[in-house]
Amino acid sequence: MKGSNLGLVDVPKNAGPLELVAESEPAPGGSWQAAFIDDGKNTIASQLVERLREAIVSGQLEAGAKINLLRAREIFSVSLSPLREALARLIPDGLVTFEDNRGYRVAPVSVSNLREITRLRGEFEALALRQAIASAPPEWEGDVMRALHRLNTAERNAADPATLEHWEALHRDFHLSLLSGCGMPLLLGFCRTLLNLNDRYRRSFLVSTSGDRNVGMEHSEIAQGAAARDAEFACARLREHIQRTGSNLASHLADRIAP
Amino acid sequence: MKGSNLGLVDVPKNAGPLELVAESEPAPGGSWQAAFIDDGKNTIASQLVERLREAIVSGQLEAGAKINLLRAREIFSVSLSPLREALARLIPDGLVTFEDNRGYRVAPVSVSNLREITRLRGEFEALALRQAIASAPPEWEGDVMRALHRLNTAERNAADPATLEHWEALHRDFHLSLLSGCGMPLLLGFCRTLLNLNDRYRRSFLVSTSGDRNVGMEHSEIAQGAAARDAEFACARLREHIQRTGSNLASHLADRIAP
DNA sequence: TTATCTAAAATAATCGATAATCTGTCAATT
DNA sequence: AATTGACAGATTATCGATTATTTTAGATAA
Repeated sequence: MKGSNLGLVDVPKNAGPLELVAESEPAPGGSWQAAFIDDGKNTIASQLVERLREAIVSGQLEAGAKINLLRAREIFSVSLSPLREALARLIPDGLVTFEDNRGYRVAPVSVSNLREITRLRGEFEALALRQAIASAPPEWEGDVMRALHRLNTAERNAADPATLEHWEALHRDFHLSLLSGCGMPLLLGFCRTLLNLNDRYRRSFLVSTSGDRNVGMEHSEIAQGAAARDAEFACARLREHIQRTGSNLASHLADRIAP
Repeated sequence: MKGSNLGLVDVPKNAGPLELVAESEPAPGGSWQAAFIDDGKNTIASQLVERLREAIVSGQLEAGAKINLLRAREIFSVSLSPLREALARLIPDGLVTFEDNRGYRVAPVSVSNLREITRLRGEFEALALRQAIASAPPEWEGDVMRALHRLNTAERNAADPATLEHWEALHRDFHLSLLSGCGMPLLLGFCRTLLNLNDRYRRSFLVSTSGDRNVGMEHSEIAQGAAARDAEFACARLREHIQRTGSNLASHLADRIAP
């Protein structure tokens, strides 16, 4: 993670270019939501939310680091007001912490935090999936299968960050499509938050691998169970999937944190 | 709910005094958290968060109403920057919504929203309580019993808003003390959010009653089950309690919304 | 050496003013 | 009559500058 920060963070040797994420590059071959070209997000504050979120989830901003407002102001070429507003909006997502008169920091990571995320994902996503299977409209099944297909046919090459980001987006879409039929906006929001937090761990601590072989099959089983409206099967597979990938991630993290 | 807004809201006949919640009155006989005297919250933005939260949860700010920034700026005697920041921080709590270039509004209320809150509270709080019973330290039991006693000995007089607010605070403390032993910060945060949202419905739509007789006994049963480390009993009673009060509230709300 | 105080520097928080965007009104046109 | 377009007023979003707080560094005393 060293040397990967954006330069706005308080590390003694603040070396490296202050360049930030691809500014005007439309991500070739990507249905990926563009960085900040008009996407309904017109204001600087809203664009900043997305840029900061990506910077944190991708690991560019080191966990636990203090965010120096003046430097961030320079780097992003914005004023303090939208910057502070954007940071405030990231608190609910669990990506930023705040303390009066002491400013904002990137939320820290820990094994126990990851464990809780895994545990809650299992509970919440199973709850949402069960509800979706019970009450989602017919077209939901097709949405799930489409998301699955897109995910399965996407390339994931550890050497090419663009494919990793693309895969992450599709993976997130898949999981959310599974839950989106539940008709419970609050629950969906909680799941989205947890998914965000989980992705952050994966992207920060699992960059070296190209993904294990199991996930593809697991996704397929979950999706087919959902499409067949088999709640027991689908939820059981989903819980296993979350539990297994979470444990895998936790062991990687433990190695990193205590080397 | 008419005539109870703070005057910063876009209702045609903006009558009534613009006075806001007791500004320098320490709430006699109250261990209630003071409005915004130093409580660790030193900054204007943080004080505003609390003031706005109270104004929304208490129903002073009408659900769904647009928040006019300039008027709010006048009323609270602050500048736009901390005001916007405070509003942004309330989005995660589900009390405020936001749309680019269209500003902030008080989050709307609906029967379906209340139903979801009730459902999720049942799931989440039972999960947290089960975990607390399994892993909380011994002093947790005492904390719960103390919170119960405080709640049971508090007066709740429909004619006196101060007693209502005090009771609400103790009620919230009781439920949170039950869950606080779970050792899962994220889950606790979700529960706190849901409790906030639920309180808003109760305070807005149940002001006329002095509380039903059942709740006292229900609270006692839950607390005693928790202190005895009987997970099955305590969780079952907690779910029933949440379900019953939620349904009760939903019927009141339905009457109000569709008169 | 350690601790405590103070001044200076760094940083966070806030403000007042300006720019950008939206909303409602009314006339002109079809 | 309904639709469109342009203007004016209202509101939101942003900026640069100022104020308040915290942190750092240095000096002094125990």
